[in-house]
Amino acid sequence: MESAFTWENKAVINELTQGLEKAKQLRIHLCSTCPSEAQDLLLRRIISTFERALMILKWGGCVGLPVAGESSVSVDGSPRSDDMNKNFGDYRNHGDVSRKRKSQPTWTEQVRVNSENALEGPGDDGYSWRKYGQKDILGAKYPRSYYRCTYRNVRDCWATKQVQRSDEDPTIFDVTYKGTHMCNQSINAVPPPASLEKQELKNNNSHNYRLEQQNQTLANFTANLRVNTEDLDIKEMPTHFSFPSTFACRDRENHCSPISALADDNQVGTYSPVFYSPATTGSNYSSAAVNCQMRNYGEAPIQQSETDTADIISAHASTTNSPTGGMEFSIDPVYLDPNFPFNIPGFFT
DNA sequence: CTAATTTGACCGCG
DNA sequence: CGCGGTCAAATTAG
Repeated sequence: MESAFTWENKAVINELTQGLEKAKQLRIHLCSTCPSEAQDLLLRRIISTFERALMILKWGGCVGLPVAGESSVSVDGSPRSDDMNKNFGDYRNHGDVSRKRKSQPTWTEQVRVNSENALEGPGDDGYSWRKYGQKDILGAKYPRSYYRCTYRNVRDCWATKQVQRSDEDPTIFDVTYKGTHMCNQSINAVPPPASLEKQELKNNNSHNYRLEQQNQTLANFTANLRVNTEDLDIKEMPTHFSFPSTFACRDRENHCSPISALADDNQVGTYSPVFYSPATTGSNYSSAAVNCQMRNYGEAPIQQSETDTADIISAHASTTNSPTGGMEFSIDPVYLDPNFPFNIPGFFT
């Protein structure tokens, strides 16, 4: 049951990984020459798209097997995630994922902020978050902040994230994402310039955050992404997440978390081995087809309290003509189905 | 006015 | 019982 899928999977992953690599290279080049934020943004989105596509495939492969604690997801490259298991094998084992939405995928991103003061938090990850708590953590220098999706009530989106500044290196933030974004946070390709940077920084300060952002662009999002699927309780997923038949895979303000965009593939290992023949490139792109356009308005009586509903609803699937350019992949619904974690940061980018 | 953040209380798990 | 995570009332921001 694994062979056929795995084969395809790998092939596609291969292609995607190459695309990802190229995009990353391009980004680096562009950034060094003409630091246009818009361009960089676009590239980041492209990169994210690749990364998420890879995620999808990998999750798809893993998720199919109800083996908790065994699945793992690498965000980039390497088709074999064996060596990756260690990386995100278990980041926070204590299954505190329990409570309400039990067993949801959890992964951590380490975001480096490159400011002298490093006072502000990590940049926007493409979603709107609302802070709902802050706690001093035993042994940690800095308090941990808790965020939940702004649209929790409106869209029944239970994604949450925790942000914790690293003890030693205050420029590093551990951002732990939990849960699945069901909200389709979206918006057009053209990002409202200021709305991007939000809550996270409140804590500390920064108004020069935007400036920072530009700098961050490169240095920022890097690191290490670990996905912990161990508590992924597949049997339950279908129950909790009644995936409404459709989702909209559009753009949310503009960036989505470049999961490890420019990451120097350190531990994640990843897309390194992907520099093969340029030849294999272009041609195959069209072969795969991910149709990431589905919608999600089915359920959830949308009330009008938490925030704009209109926004969400009216936004058009800008990704339909995806950043991926001509690439279109089609993912068999089977793989996406019930267990797929759509919450990868910026997933709905 | 509404929406977001702050912050202490509460609660479940280990 | 302590800790981490969440709730919710009070406060602040827009």
